[in-house]
Amino acid sequence: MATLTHENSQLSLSLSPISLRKANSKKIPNFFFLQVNAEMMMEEKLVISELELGKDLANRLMNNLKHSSSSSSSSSSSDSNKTLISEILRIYQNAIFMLSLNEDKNPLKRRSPDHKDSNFVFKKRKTSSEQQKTEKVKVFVASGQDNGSIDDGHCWRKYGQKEIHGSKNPRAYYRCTHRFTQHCLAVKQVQKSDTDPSVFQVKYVGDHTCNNIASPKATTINFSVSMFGEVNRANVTEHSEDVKPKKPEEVMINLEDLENKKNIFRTFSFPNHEIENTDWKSNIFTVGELSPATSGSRITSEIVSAPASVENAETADSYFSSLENIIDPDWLWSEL
DNA sequence: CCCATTTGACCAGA
DNA sequence: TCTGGTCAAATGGG
Repeated sequence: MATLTHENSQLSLSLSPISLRKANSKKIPNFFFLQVNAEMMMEEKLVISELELGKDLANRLMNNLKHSSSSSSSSSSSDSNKTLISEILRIYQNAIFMLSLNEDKNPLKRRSPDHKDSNFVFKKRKTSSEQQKTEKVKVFVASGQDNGSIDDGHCWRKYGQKEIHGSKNPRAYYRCTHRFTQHCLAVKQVQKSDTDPSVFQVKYVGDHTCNNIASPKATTINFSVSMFGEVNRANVTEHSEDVKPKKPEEVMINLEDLENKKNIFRTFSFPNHEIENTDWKSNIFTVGELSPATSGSRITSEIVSAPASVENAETADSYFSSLENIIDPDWLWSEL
């Protein structure tokens, strides 16, 4: 278990393996994904603390700039400034996102249906049978690719894609590969955010009943960074015997120890590929406590390595740029 | 040739 | 009638 500390916030990160279905697939994106805990509520205090942190960082940046103007600027101070700028930008991004979620949740503040940001939220009519199913919503921060073929340790088969009214991006429908062989009824829907092309929203409906058990081989290749205390089934590394060779391209981030850290709703980012090698990241991540299956250097290399084939240029800049937040499926899926 | 993806058609709920 | 979810034939890649 790795622990990261940032300012007055602390997140525990557990690292466990996950798989990629296709090692040679050019469609698999490099991405973080942040598991969304459906029960987590957005609170204004979080936004305020987020903004206060941003203010503090801005002050530090100002001090840095004062020093650099009075003395010869070194590359390290330049990197430090870049880091601060990136952190500030990320904080604003998080704050805006939090506010947008709160706005969606508050019926009194509900947007008009044609509000652009409302596209970010899946809208769906719920049927009685669906309401009985398990629904889990995740937000992914993906990079490089735009097809949303996000891997979560399960084998999925795409069975449909639909243009969604009011959304720029289509929604893809996946079902478990073992649907017919093992009668596994798990289904997921993936939709790219309209507002942030690096973000994929993924909805899981139904639990896997297939015999998807993690293979030891997989544990040496992939990992996840857990930031959630509530272990989501889809988040647990599970591999069937037919899991295909994997590529270490994915880092999964969940909140660990949710109850204890409910008030610590911090996301983090690797703001820019050019400055990913700076010290701030190593300050945030204590990678020395990774699970035996993975190594800290492995994690670092995964984080640092940019996708070799970035097909979607618009997502390249946002590579690891943010980790999105918590969504309550009850409001997320409700009609706006 | 096999299998996953694509995509238009169809169906059901609101 | 509109919209979202699923089906299934067509297509393409390995």
